[in-house]
Parts: sequence; C-alpha cells; structure tokens
Amino acid sequence: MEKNFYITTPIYFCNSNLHIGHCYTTVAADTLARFKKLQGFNVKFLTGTDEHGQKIEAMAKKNNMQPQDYVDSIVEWIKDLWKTMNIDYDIFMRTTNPNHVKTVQKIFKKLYDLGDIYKSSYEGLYCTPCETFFTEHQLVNGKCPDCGRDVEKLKEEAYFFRLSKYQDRLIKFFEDNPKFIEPESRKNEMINNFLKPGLEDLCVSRTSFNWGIPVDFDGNHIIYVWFDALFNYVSALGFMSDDDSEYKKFWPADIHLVAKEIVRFHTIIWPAVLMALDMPLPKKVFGHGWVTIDGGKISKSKGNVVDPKILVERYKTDAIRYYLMREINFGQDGNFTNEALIKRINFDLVNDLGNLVSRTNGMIQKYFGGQIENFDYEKNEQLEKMCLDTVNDYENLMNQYKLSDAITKVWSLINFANKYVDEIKPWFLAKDPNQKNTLANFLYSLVEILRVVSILIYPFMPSTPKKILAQFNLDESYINLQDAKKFGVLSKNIHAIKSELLFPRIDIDKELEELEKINHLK
RNA sequence: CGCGGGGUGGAGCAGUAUGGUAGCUCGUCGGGCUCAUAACCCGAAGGUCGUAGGUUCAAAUCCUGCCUCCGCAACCA
Repeated sequence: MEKNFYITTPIYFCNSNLHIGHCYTTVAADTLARFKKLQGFNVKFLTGTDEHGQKIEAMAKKNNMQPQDYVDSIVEWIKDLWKTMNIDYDIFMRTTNPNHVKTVQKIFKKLYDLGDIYKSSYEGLYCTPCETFFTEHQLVNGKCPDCGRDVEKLKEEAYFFRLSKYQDRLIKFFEDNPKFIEPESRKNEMINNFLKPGLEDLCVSRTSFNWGIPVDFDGNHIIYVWFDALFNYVSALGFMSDDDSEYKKFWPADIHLVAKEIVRFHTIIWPAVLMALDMPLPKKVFGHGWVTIDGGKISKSKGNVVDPKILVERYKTDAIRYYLMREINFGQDGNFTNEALIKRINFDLVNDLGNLVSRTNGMIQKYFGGQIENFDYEKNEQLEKMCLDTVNDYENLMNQYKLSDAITKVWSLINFANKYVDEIKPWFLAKDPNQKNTLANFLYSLVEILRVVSILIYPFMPSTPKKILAQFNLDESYINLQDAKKFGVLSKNIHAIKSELLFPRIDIDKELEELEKINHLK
C-alpha cells in the first residue's frame, strides 16, 4: 500500500515581507517533509500565501499599486526566500488562484444551501474614515485605535456561519482525539477560552472593501479572509474541481503546522466548517511556539525584525536552519539572538562536525596518501551499536515531532566520534607499520559514522551531507535511511579528497560589531 | 478570582504525564593530546530547582496559597 503524507504550513499573509518567525515554521515543515520522504512516504508539502483582505488593499493603495500587482511582488520575494532557504515544497498555493476562488465560492454556496450559512446583520463599532469595525476592547480610550477618532454603532448586512451549532461536536472530537491538537497546552487553551464560554456564530462576509472573493450570488459581499484562506488546503488538491484525484489521495492532511496564535482558526473554525460539509478532519494540528528576539515578540514597531535574507547571505542556509531547529524546543517559544546563532555555528558546526570531517580527511591524507584500500575489515560491535541506537532514537523522536531532541541526538554521535579518535590515538598507530590494518579500520569507521551523520542531518541541513560525502568521493545516493541502520556499507576502498572547510570559523566579536552596524543602517 | 506558558549553578535551556543519586551547551579553573578549523579529549569548582505551606519513608516532579515575567483575548508564523 502506498504511504501518503500531507503536510502544510499556513499560507502567509501577504501584507509585507516575511521574517525569521515565518522561516521557522517553514523550515520545520520542510524538515519534516524531507524526513518523511526518507522514511519512504509519498509526501505532499504545501505552503503559500493568503492574498486577500482589507489590509492588503490598503497596503497596495499606499504603494500606489493594484492589489494584484502588490501581492505578486510580495509573492516573488517570498518564493525567492524559500529558494534561498532550500525549501522543497510541492505546492505553492495562492488564494488569488482562479481555481481556489471558484472552489471557495462553490463551498460558500453549498453551506448557504445547507443552511449553515445564513444572512443576518452585523452590529459593531465602526470608524467611518478607516472603514473598519472594532470590538469594544480594541478601542483605545473609546476611540478608533488607528486614527483616534470617534466610532459609532453601526449595523450592516452580513452572512454568518453557524459555528455555535458545532460546539458540542467539537468538544467531543477533542475528547475522542487527544492527539488532534499538540502540544496539549494549546488544547486546554482552546477549550477554556473558546469552547467552554460558548461559541458565537462567525461573521463570514464583509462589505467594507473589495479585495477578496465575492459571494457569487450576492455581489456586495466579500468572503471573510479566514474562510477563504483555510480552504486552500483542499482547493490546492483539486477539491470540488474536475480533477480531485489528489484530494482523494492526500486528504485529510496528516499535519497542519501552525504557530500558536492561529491554532484557534485551525482547531475550531476549520474543523467546524469541515463538519458542516461532512468532510474528514485533519489528523493533527501542531501549534509550535514563537521565535522571540532578545526575549520579546517580533514586531515591526519594536524594530527588532530580523531579515532572514541577510542572515542567509552571511551564514549560509544550513547554518540558519540548524540554529532554528536546534536552539528552539519545538512547541515552545525560543529566543533568537545574533550571539547565540554565531556560537551555535562555531561550537556545533565548526568545532564538532566540521572539525571531525576535517581531521578524518586529514588523517587519510597524511597516513594513507588519501586512499585506504586492501585492508581486512574487522567488525566493531561497539560502533555498530552506537550508530544503530542513534538512528533508532532519532527516528522515534522525529516521529513524535521532537525535532530539537532528534538533531541533538545526532550530535551525541558526532561527539562520540571525536572522543573515539582520542581513545584510539591514531598518531601512535601510524608510527607502527604493524598497525596499518588497525589504522585503516579505524579511519574506515570514522567515514562510516560520517555517512550515517550525513543521512540523519539531511532533513535539517539539506546541502551539507553532499559536501561531507564528496570529501570521500561519495555521492548523494548514500543518503538513505535504511542504510543508516547498517554499518560497513561503504566499499573497503576509501578515497579522501582534499577539500575546503565545511564551515569556516566566525570571529564572534567582529561579527557582532558588523551586525550592529547593519542594524543601524536600517 | 478571564486564559495559557515560564521562573532550575555566571548565561541559555532539558528534566515534571509513571515522585527515588539535578542533566546539557556555553563560560570559569586545572590537566592531556597533536590527526584537525588555537580545534579535540579528560577532570574540577559552582544549584537549599521563584516563594510559603502541605502530602510522602522520599518532592524540581503531586496538592494549596502567594510573588514575578511573557503572551493571548476573535485577521501578526
């Protein structure tokens, strides 16, 4: 039977460029997608953009552009970002995609016909110059938070989704599927904050702006952006279109990866609408934590937004990916600082991994002229067990989405190898011609460990394994999870090639100064 | 009493579902090695686990109160 795996990131709101937090979500999804592929799954990995809404209309106007031209320019920037971050998505879904638009309209009509969407009126506090409704607590001193002017009570005609009808079914679903929301704390939050107090019907249309999907049977109304956006996960698979084979194959999604603030949309509104349509629900919504900067929330007004493109340019993609996946415990908030980033690079990538590759290569050059051949292979039970245990632990952790723990596990193998060199003391063996075979076996083992390491780090750092393997004249075909569980896979003829450093050392003080300068220029 | 999360050696974090020698990375101090990117390996110092009580033979872990920080509160990953 074919094993399918459908994973999604949120589709990002296109009102401006993305920051390191968006990269975090997407890198995590990419890492999981690559891992599942290694495990032999037929993976579908979706990311994309949410392009409708009043804010985008306003941003376009501010830039003197048509909304479509504006989002096109942002999308171009985002696609370039994912290219530089080495994100290997299968689908880049845009909510302005004509098929998506048609699908959302059909769904809206269907729910209207079923009676789960009905027409009523929306009453709220309205700021006329800003053309925006606000809730009571959004107001600042009773005035519009944007312009500071008075607001007035206003009624407008709108469509509503019968969210309240699904409250009990949602609670039951949460109880019956304890793993639906992870981590568990998010589930408690949803139940306590939203389900227990009672759900109100959701206003799913607006008339105060035009940039969105019109209700096709009532032209004045624009469909609420979240209603529009959530359905991208199925419209991308051809749901309700002429060809829905992909939908049949991949829905329901195995995991929606989202950040914690939009868990609500994915675990209450989304399942409720799917229930209304009698469609299967996603298997899991994982709400990861936030990347904080210097301990605080990423925010434009604080001016602490880190431009990921600058980071990638300076430190290379794999280093950034490694830092994000390693430093932050998946599920909880984690801090980003320039200093921690550079330290991780220097200590973990340069000292531990880079140096291990370097010294292994160096010894093969020095003791064997770059070529180990014609030696009698001796099995080493201890090494084999060490590698096998690491791979098994790693796979278990990855299956539980414990990404940080899994990559840390790989480093314990790297550290083990560095220690092993000290134990064996190859520099003594090299002086004794009778020990030539032992020395060859030892170096062969190190290359084998590096082969296993290359496989395991691949989902996290897609370009580094190639570089490691190339130093020993091996190609990417060795990146294979099944082979990671075996020891002694390589031919007993190892050719080491003099190579550039895997990760160059960074001068911390100098680099921090440089970054400080860049920040000031902004 | 709105809700959620956190407070663990100098710094950053794990550990808390099934109570039982407090672990990791960095920093500090001392030692070893020389294959390697002044890298690598070993050892040491340093914590009454926010606080006050409670349960228990035994609490970072379970219960109660309090202090404190961060976030959410209906369109910021």
